[in-house]
Amino acid sequence: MSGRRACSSRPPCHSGGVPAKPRSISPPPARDIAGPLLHWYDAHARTLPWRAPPGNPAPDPYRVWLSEIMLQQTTVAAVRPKFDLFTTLWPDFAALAVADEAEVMTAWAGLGYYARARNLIACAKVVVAKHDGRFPATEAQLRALPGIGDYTAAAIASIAFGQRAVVVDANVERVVARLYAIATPLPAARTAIRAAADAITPDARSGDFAQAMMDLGSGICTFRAPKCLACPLHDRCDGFASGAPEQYPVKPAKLAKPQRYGTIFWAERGGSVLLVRRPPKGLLGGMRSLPTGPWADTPPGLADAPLDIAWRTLDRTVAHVFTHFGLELSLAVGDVEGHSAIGANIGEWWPIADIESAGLPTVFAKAAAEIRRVQ
DNA sequence: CAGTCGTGGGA
DNA sequence: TTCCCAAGACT
Repeated sequence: MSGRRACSSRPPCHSGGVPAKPRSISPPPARDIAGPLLHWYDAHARTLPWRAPPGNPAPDPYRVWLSEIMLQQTTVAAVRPKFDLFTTLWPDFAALAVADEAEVMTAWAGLGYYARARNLIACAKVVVAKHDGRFPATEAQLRALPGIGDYTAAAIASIAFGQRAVVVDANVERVVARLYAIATPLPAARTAIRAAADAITPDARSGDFAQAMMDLGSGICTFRAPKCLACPLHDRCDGFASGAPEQYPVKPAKLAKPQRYGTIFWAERGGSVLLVRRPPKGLLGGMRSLPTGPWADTPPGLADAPLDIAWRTLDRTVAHVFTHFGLELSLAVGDVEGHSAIGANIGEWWPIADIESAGLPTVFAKAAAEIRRVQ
C-alpha cells in the first residue's frame, strides 16, 4: 500500500538488463528514512507521561487520546499539568463520561480552544454508550468520533493500537517538506507532503515512527535555526543540501489582525463578583466568564451592561490577543449593595477571594487580576 | 476552501 | 517589543 520498500529488501531489482517497472503511483523514496530515524528515537526519545518508552507495549488508549487532544496546537509544557489533573480527576472513559461538564470546562480553563473540552466530553459519552467503554481500533471508526480528525485518528491508531497509519501534523509537514525540499507553498503542498509521508512510514513501529518525527520536528528540525548537524537524516535531506532548510515549508503571507474593543463589567456584592456562562458555542463557548458587552470595531462603552446600576469606568484597559483578532477591554465596576435580588437570574455571585478557582479563560482572569490590582 | 477557534513561549 | 508558532478540528 505504501510502495516504500527499497530494492535492497528484496531480490535484485534488475535482471537481464530489463528496466525495473514502477510498482506504485507515488514515487518510491530514494532513501531510507525510517531506519535511521527509529535508531535515533531509540536513543533520544523524550520521556512523557502519556508515552511508552521506544519499543514497549502501547500505552493506555485513553491516555493517548487525552494527550493528543490536549496537544492540538498546544505545547508540551502547557499540557503536562493539565494532563496530570485530568488523569487524576477522570482516569478513564467511564469516569469522564459521567463527569460534571462544568467541572470539566473549569479544569480545561487556560488551555484554550475550548471546543476541544466540549468534544472531549461528547467523545467519552459516545465511547461508553456505543463502544462499551473502549475505543474502536480502526482509524476510520476513530475518525468518526467528536474532536478526532485525520491527524488524531492516525496518531491513536498507530501509537495506541500499533497499526500502520500516516500521521501528518505540523512537525511531519515541516520535516517532510525539508527532506524533499518541497517548494510548493502550503496548503497546496499538503498533497505531496502526505504522499511522501506515506512513502516513508514503515509497517512496523508506525507509532514510534510518528512520535520520532514529532520529536525530531520539536527538537531538531525546528521552525527556525534547525540543528541539522544533530539530525540523523541530514545526510539524506534535500533541504540540508540546499543550504537553507528553514525556507521549507513555504507558507503563504499572513493577514493583519483586526483590533476589536469591548467592556468588562465587574459587579461586586459583599465580597463577591457577578460571573456568567458564555453561550455554548463560538469564542470561549461554554466557559464561565465576567459579563461583557459587544466586541466591536470601536469602544462600545457601557452597551449591554448586565445590570442597570451606576458603573464607574476605570482609567485602564486590558489587552489580549486571540488567534484572529486583538482585543482591548475597558473596565467598568459597579456596587450592587442594596440590590441583593439582582443578578441571580443571569449568573452567579462568586467569592472574589476564590476567583482563581472559577475556571475563567485567560482573558477574563487577566481582567480580574487587573481590576483587583487597581481597586 | 478559508475562516473560526486560545494561549504561552521562543527568538 | 513584536512576530510567529505548537501533536488540528470543524464549518
